[in-house]
Order: sequence, then structure tokens, then C-alpha cells
Amino acid sequence: MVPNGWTLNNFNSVAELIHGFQFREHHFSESGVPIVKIASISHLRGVSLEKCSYISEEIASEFSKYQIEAGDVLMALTGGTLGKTCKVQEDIEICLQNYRVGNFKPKASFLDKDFLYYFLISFTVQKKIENIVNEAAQPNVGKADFDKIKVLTPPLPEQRKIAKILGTWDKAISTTERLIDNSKQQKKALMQHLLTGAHTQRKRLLDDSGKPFEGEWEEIEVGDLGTIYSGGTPSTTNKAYWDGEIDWITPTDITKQDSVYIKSSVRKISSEGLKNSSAKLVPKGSLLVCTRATIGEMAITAHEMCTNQGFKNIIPNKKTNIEFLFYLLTYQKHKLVSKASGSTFLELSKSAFESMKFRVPVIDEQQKIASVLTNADREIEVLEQQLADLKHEKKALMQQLLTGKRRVKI
DNA sequence: GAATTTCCCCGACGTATGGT
DNA sequence: ACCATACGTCGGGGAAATTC
Repeated sequence: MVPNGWTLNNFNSVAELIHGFQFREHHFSESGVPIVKIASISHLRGVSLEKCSYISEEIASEFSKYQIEAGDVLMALTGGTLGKTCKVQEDIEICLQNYRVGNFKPKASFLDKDFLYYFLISFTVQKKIENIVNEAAQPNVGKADFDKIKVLTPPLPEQRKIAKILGTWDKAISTTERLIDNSKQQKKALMQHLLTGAHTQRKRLLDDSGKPFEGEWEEIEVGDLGTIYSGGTPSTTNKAYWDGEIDWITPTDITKQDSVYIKSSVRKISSEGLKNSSAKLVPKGSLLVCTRATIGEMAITAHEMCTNQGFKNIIPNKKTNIEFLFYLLTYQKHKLVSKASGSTFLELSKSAFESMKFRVPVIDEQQKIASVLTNADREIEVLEQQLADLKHEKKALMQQLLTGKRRVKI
């Protein structure tokens, strides 16, 4: 069970959990020393101090015990994101710990700080935490919970080697994240050049004969782009209407995914449900536009499906390229939002949506623009897949390294 | 009795759902 | 089609309960 040369220790004998201080309203001031709270913990980027509270420097000096230092390992000790962990980066400014943030200090002769960090985000610890989360409405972890946790402890040089290996994976992950950011920026710039409403600033692509497209884009109403249907919800009390074969899209299905195309929904309805509601099937290649709460999110159907009433769905006519329309409306999302009304949350009515006007080119130019932007999207997707693979492989490797199933050479 | 830890509740926000 | 409301989630505020 215990790998050769390693020892099995109680967590509390090799590391210490230090709770932060519960600062009260009278401690806070407009500026001064920032207080790290749960929301400040960002998994790969360390601590981010946006939107946090401050206390004045003179009061802060009384609480120097709670000062966070570079290399510290912090964890959220309560709430829904309990167990979220980060390593404090080198350029951290002076800041103090909120009492919901735990600071883990290793006992130097037993544990390396970086190794401790990887131990805390390992499957073993996160699983234990998950169990605690499921127990209570407002979950908490404290010293007592770590009493029950044992640490498989390699000799220090091996710990450092393991942490170093995992560190290179983290670097690869953050590099890929940066590449994704870059590609997204580039795509944004492309959209700006190709889709801007002002034709004088618009960049025109080349047609099949190699000449740039010419001519003003025609201003037309959304209603002229195709046929528009809303959706609906079958009665939730009738079981026969639910758990059928038909994909039934809600706004969350759209916001949850990154892809241009939507393939399936979380909840499904039956053909009975479809018949007895105002939900309507739209064919493959239709545009589902959220017009309620999260206005302007959209996706293209990958096959025949329907939606709840939070949508206006466009079945395109022959003059409309659906991918182009997706990019155009996404780019002009703010216009959709501005046409919406309602007090509790915004809603874009069918008539308001249908009568909105956009400048649109002929279908050949639409297709060219769509393919340029589709390529940009594909590039991002490839990177995102790489990122997912990296994360997955790192997780597997971490499990093997921390359990000693795979040993490193010193 | 003070410090620490846990508990209960609340507000903001987003969104699901039922009535008109 | 439109409107209002209920509900779930996240994380914070404040204080009770517990421990030192």
C-alpha cells in the first residue's frame, strides 16, 4: 500500500490549516489592505483581488498573522465552491485572509509547498471534500476534517520532482489558455472587419472570380430572413409529455455550450408533449435565438428539435445563409438587448424581433464571410480540445504520481 | 472571556414556469 | 405572446456555539 521509501502521515502532523480572520463591517474602509475572499481564489491564476474589501493599513498591522505570502496554498473552506484551491503567485501584494479562506502551511521537514498544493487538489482530498459538501446545505471544512485525511508522503526530493513535473503540465495548460484567448481576440477583430454596419469601414472578401464583392448591403427586416417560430413548455405535471425522444432546448442548454451548433438538450419531451404545447419542431440548420433573460445567445440546430418559450427560432429562406446569420446576430447582440423590454427580466417580443432591421449582403458574400468565421471558430475548437486533453492527462498523471503508482527518478 | 468554528439566513442574480 | 412570480445557486453577513 505505502510505496517503498514513502511514509503515511496524518495530515495535521505534516501541515497546518490556518483559518483567516472574520473581519467585521467596522474593520472595513474604502482603501488600504485588500482582504482575500473565496471569490478571489482562481485555480490556475492564483489570487485575484478584484472587487474585494479593504481595511486601513494601521488596522491591518494588528492582523499581520493573517497576511498571505507568495507560495501559500489557499482553499475555500465554505460554500458551493468549497475545496477550490490555489497557489499564491510571486507578485502578490500585501493582503489578509478572510475567515472563509484557509491557508495551508506545510511543516518544512515533511512537506514541500508545491507538493502540498498538488496533494490538496488531488482526487483523494477533493473526493473527501465532495462528501462533506453533500452532507449540508451550507457546507464547511475545518481542521477536524483534515484530521481524517492521510498523506502519502514521499521523501522531500521526490516531492519536489513530482511538483516540478506537474508544474510543467500547468504551464502547458496556461499557455494553451493564452493561445485560446488570442484566437478569440482575432476572431473578434475579424467579425468587426467583416460584419460592421458601416459599409465604409467594412472589409470586403473576394468573390469566385477573385474580385472584391461590391454594392451596398441591403437593409432588411429579420422577418424577411425566413420563418420565425416561438417555443413552448408542455405541462410539467403530465409525465407522458416528458422524457421522450425530442430535444427540447432551454436557454441554459445554449449558454452551457461553446459550439455554434447545438446537438442535444438536457430535458427531452415526447411527441405527445409536442402536440399538447406551443413548442414547434424546427428543422436542421435553423437558428435558435434566446429572447428571454439571456437575450441574444444563439445556436444552429444540428438536427430537428424544439425549444421552450424563451426563444424565437428562425428557419432560413433561400436568400439566407444560416451561419452568416448566426455571426451577424451574435455580433449585433447588443441591438437585440436594446429592443427588449420587461421589469423582472428582459424579453424580446416576436414582433419587435421580426421588425428589427439589419444590413445583409447577397448570399454568395454571406457564404464567404461565414466560412472565414467558421474557420476561426474551428481553430478555437481545436485549441479547446487540446486544453481539455491536457487537463485530463494531467489529472491522470497526478493521480499516478501522488499514489506512487508511477515513480520518478531523482 | 476571547478566539475560533459552525450555523442560519439573506441578497443578488439568473432562469424556469404558470397565469392571463 | 406577454407578464409576473417562484425558485435555485452562489457566496456573503452576522451571530450562536464551541473550544481554548
